[in-house]
Amino acid sequence: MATPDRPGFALPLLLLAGFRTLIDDLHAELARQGHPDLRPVHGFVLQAVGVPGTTAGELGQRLGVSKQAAGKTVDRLVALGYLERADDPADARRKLVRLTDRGLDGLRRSAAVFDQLRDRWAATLGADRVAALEDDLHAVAQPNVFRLDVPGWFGT
Amino acid sequence: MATPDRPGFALPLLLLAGFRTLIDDLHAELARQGHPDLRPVHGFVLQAVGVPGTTAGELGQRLGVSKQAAGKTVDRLVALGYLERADDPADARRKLVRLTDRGLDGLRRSAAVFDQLRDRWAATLGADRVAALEDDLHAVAQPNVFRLDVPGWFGT
DNA sequence: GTACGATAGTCAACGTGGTTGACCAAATAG
DNA sequence: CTATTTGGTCAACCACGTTGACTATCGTAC
Repeated sequence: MATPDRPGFALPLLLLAGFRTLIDDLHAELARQGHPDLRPVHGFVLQAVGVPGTTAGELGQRLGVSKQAAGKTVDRLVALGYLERADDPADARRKLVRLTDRGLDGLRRSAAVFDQLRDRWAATLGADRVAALEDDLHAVAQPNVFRLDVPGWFGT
Repeated sequence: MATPDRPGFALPLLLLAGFRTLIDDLHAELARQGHPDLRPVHGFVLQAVGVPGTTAGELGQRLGVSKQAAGKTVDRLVALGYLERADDPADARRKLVRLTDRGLDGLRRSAAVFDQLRDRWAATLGADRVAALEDDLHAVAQPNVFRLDVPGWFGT
């Protein structure tokens, strides 16, 4: 039950603050490691592209945005040198989107930093509570938000 | 410790998914209750303006954005009928920003819906785990994100 | 083998939310 | 009274999203 000293709007605020804390820490660290131009969304995009690569349309589905929005995001990351486009030999309509070496480096460093940050939280809260937090969120979050149900997030 | 099956980037993803789940549910319900044009940020802005009102500069500080950005957001909410500007009789430079009746209604309904959503989470997870989740996030989230330390969020 | 519908991508116009820099008017400190 | 600080606005710009229209290609059905 929501008590007066725990109004319901504290919950979204805390979730957002927790998210932003991680993201801010991540990008501070990435900037230190040679990726100062990586912006908050970019990490998720690199993750969603993944090592095997994808297409703009597929990427849009994974991110839960339109193919046009995904295409524009790819444009920016291509300009920054993190992604590259290639033709699909099997289907002339499709344009493959792949990580460049720099993109792969950014993705790997993001993953490593996130792991470190998770460890830092575990050091503060205890590993069991971080795991419980993840379990709880997984139980209540809608799977179609950020398409957690679409393959590509937790795979390769 | 971050194990292979619990990569660190699952944590921000789940936090974001949890946040978006709440926000999406909130706005679906608000649209049903006569506020279809309220957008995700607006609830936080109304909350940050609060019943006593504030100024654009103060609002920017509370939201952690520039005064210009806060001013533009106020413009939009004035156009939608949720906020109104007034002159400060004590200081001709300051322009007070206040909730209109419609704004107050939106704020109250947002708070009520958030309370209901928190109860729904409590029904799924158990009230103690929701409270633990809030406690944990409060312990690790940086207070200057969304200026949780600035008065106006959890007061009137 | 050709015609047609579904699919992949792009272009254009627009809205929203943010930034920085310049500027003005009013308050305040010396 | 002058100089500085403060509150607000304007302008230009960028990131990220939307919808609608359009082109090119693929696959199928006749």
